[in-house]
Amino acid sequence: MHEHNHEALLDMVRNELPTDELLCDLADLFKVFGDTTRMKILFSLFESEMCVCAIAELLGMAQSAISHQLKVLKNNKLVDSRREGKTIFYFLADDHVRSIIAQGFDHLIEERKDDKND
Amino acid sequence: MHEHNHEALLDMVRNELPTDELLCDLADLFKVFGDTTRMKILFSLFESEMCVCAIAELLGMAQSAISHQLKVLKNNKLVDSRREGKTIFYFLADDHVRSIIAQGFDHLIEERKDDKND
DNA sequence: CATTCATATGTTTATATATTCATATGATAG
DNA sequence: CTATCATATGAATATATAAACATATGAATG
Repeated sequence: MHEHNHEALLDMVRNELPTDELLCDLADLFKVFGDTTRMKILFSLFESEMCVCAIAELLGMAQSAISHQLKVLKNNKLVDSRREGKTIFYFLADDHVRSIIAQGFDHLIEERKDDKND
Repeated sequence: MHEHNHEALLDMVRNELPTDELLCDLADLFKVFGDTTRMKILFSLFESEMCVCAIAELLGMAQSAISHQLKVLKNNKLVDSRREGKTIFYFLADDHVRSIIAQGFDHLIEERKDDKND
């Protein structure tokens, strides 16, 4: 195995790490953004609130698939919904969604800038 | 199936959506943050650059597992590495990592604030 | 240049999850 | 109160992927 010692460093880092639970919750949140379908739904809702069948039609997917994904988004408080007769409209829950995605976007852009310079 | 019409809305939204490729790349980026092990590695590197076996020891995982995850992080330009003799040190590639995670963190906090008010 | 240490990589397996299909719920209109 | 439209949900399946295991690479040291 490995021989060299780094206990001092490990002790220092260990003290600064958040709890496993928090790290897990954070990862779970980002996991929600880590799916193309959900990303498409979020970008769609940037433009306007929409009913389930409109999103399904927009993405060319089954209503059931969209419903399942909307549930994931709602459980994570990224979207919310309101009923109007038989129709249920979904909309973005808050502006964190935009800023989280914007940060990811920035990273993608810079990543590509770097690629050109290689 | 569904009857009500929303072609006008769909046309509008369709025009504003980024390309499938971009949406997919964005989702793929967030997917990298969507794993507890990788999240732990990133938080560890917030504190200090570290060699592979130090991270493995810190997380109580096999060296191979850490190596595989570091590769994912490096492919996505979230970390970078430098060699020093036999040892390879990994470190955060840039500050986007911090700000992306910080945004996710903020959302978690607010999510919990809301829960208390329910 | 052979050995050892640190890391990387290929393969396999187990688990998570996105989608589909079938069906249930829930609201409205007649 | 029955039929219909919009959505939700449960179960099954197919795919993605994290971790483990075995092994390969690559640098340093004697």
